Amino acid sequence: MPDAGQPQAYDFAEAEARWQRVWDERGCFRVADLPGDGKPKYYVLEMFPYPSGKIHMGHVRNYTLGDVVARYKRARGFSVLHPMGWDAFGLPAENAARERGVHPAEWTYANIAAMRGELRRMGLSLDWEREFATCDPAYYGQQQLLFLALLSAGLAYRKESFVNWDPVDGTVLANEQVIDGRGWRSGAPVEKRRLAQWFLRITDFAPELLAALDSLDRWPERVRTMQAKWIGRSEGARLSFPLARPEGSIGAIEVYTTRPDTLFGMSFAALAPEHPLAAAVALRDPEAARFIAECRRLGTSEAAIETAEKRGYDTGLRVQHPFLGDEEPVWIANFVLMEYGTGAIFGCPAHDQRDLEFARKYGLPVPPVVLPPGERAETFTIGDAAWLGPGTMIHSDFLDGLEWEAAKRRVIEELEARGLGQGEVNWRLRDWGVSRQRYWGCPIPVIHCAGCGVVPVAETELPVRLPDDAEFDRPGNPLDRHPSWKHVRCPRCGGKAERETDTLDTFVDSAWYFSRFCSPAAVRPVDRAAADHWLPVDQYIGGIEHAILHLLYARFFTRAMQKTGFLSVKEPFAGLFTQGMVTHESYRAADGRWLYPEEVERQADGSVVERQGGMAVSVGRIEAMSKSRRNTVDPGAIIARYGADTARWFILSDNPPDRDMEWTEAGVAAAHRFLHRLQRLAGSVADRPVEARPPAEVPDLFSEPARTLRRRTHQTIVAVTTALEEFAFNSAVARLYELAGAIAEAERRESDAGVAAARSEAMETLLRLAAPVIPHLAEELYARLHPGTSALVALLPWPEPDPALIAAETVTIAVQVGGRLRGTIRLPPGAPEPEVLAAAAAEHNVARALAGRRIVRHILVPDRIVNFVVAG
RNA sequence: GCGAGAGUGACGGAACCGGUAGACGUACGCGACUCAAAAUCGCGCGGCCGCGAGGCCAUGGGGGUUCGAGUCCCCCCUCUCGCACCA
Repeated sequence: MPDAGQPQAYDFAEAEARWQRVWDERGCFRVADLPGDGKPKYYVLEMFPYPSGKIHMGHVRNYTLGDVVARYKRARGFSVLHPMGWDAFGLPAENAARERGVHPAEWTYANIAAMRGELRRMGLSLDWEREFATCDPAYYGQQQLLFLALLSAGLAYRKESFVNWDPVDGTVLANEQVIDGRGWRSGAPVEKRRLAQWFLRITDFAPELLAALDSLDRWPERVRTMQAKWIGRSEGARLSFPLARPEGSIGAIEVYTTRPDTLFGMSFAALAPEHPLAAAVALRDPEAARFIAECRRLGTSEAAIETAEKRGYDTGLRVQHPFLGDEEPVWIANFVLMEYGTGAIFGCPAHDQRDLEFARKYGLPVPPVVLPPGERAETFTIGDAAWLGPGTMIHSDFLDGLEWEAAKRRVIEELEARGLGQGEVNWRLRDWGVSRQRYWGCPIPVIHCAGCGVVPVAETELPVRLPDDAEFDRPGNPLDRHPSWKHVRCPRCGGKAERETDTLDTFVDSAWYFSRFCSPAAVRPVDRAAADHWLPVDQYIGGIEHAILHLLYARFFTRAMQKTGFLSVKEPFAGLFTQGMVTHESYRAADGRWLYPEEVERQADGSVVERQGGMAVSVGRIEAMSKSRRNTVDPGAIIARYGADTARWFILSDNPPDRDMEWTEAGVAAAHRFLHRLQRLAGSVADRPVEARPPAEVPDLFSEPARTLRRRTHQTIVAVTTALEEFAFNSAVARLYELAGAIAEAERRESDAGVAAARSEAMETLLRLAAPVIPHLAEELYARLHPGTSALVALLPWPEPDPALIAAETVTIAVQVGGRLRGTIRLPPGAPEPEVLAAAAAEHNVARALAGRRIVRHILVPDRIVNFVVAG
């Protein structure tokens, strides 16, 4: 144990619990819905956790980051809202019910109780009085009210779309439950099945969701880029290809393309397997039907469809080229998506990589029509790579000689003039399907009546509660087969009717919880005044994996709530920070078993063996902690062994928070050692009381070591403040290590009264700067420095730097000759140019490098660098 | 497959706006303390050459711009995240 030999080491378990109690009793972190304290507001929020039962290191990282921000902003004089709750609906609870016979509610609330305890032991400065879980009827009832508001605003509607269907279990599968095209439990090949489902009209907001990204200047650039690409505005053309012979009632294929300029390079047309024309062909062509059935087995995941081998089926149909009248074959292709554009494309293999691979596979022609700069039309051919860049049009009739961009405009004009098509803006974003055929989610509050159609449940009847007595003994939706729950009277005609048995996607739950936190007890979804006060969230923190879906849905839902009169803001998150994953080495025994880190031991020679039995263990790669690889470290065990402050310090100290971090035993031990060092330092400072505060206005009265320490103290305030503002927490930690080293060094050099005063100032400053990271130890040591005080570091203002103490007495200037470093000189800051040049040229190694050479010119960056450019 | 990022000593990383690459921490080595070990404290620590002064090489690889490139531009490699029903 690292704390062996530390007899009077403080008992962190006792002390951490004690300070947590003090903060709690004094209500340090509670705020009112409408504070009225005149302070500026600051809303810090970390993505709320799914209650799996135990916190993991990702949570520790996420909530430590948020807590540092919350404590720092409080010290800067803000009234800080920092709430916590539970994203409590979802699949795992239902799986637990099926596997272990525990009711999802019982399982979920037990998990919440366990995780709440773990989070409390982390010492987070949360307002726990705002806690709720999305599975509380009080929460999901309000969500049902929001759904009804969207419904009456025309933002919710029903349409048919595809789900993954397990034909053996008779159940709908999530994408993650489809493994290699088969159901995870039954092993049966999945099928796409068409189902009527609820959708939210996110596409109505596509233009503004895209445009407003520019205003989110405190979001990571890459998240904004990803969202912009996801929304995917494209300009192109919609055009119609007449069929040479109509197929039943279908006489033409509608196609959307972003490359109308390549129309003369067409060598085929391709349909999505779900396209109506494909279905029509399948009716008379068993081969086509078989091909379509095979495509259905790919499931609904776009990644699965796009990574699958590109395959097609030639329907034998022909379409006419709109300008040339040539006939081109119509294929059904597994990579054409029904959800994007019109579900049909024209293939131009020379200028689209996917089309090229398809054409090569099936021996279709590849005529180039865009000539890259520097190529000659007579010799240019396409090899393995399609040409996607700019160029001049060739082999393209009336487009010949035009640049590609001009050709796009020209061909659209021509299509419009001849009534064959038109220019069109298209969006990649699709409407948000929110229906889930599952029990553990928010019931959709509508009733289906044979006579009246879809009838909303009256607001006074909300919440529509989940029945407690559902059965989980077989697959499928327990709500749908519940004996009585869905059978109701139609609110409109009083006749027999059925409740909607689908529940809402859990992304809906997390699309507005941050608004609910402003007034968690309100009888409406939000109290308008409280929401107006606190929103938007000033700093939102969570994993990069949510960069697109959750964040985009929350942005949309906030706009939808604004439009339906619940909120004033349109953008929910003014600032966003995305953290990296927590990783660890993985260990595998000779027989292939994965081993937990606590099951292995590192030998003196660096090899790793199993604790039980001493068998050799192979050390695998460092990767994201996961249960299947068993490379997890339990935060609960770490906190019990080292304390919350150690865990918090280490998780911030090692690397920048937006990158992946590796959890190592050595790193935790080092963090723990440093906290012991702080105690020894504080003890030695406390043992030597200071008569008076150091008079800042007369720094000359201090000895040089005292002046140096004071300068470093005040430089540290500036550096740590800047680092915290920039989320460079690892750099803040490095500056605190340095200040601790400087305190120890000052005493070694000189122990006069000035140094004692400077040390006292430095130590207290260090504690207050470190307090957001290690709040318990900061309180403990602050109390030791100020015996009898009732002040809490948690409530103290942030230290103020004194600019007069910061200025350096000398600067080091690098001297280069011909761009290579040859020496350094030390001068007072702001020395005049001739003096700097003279000193630089006189430096012995510089003088040697200059000998026999002519100085052509020099470059001088004040107080930083001199570069003599030489000839010869 | 498509979209978005990342890559710096043995390891995690630092480096404001293009201006001394390697702060701080870990590991390692040496020393002090100790009967001894641990803990603690001090010193050293990118590679190669050199007795030394010092020199050369070096920020995933290759090219370029510049007085000067980890930082800017082009090409390539590897890893990570997302792909709409995991949360």
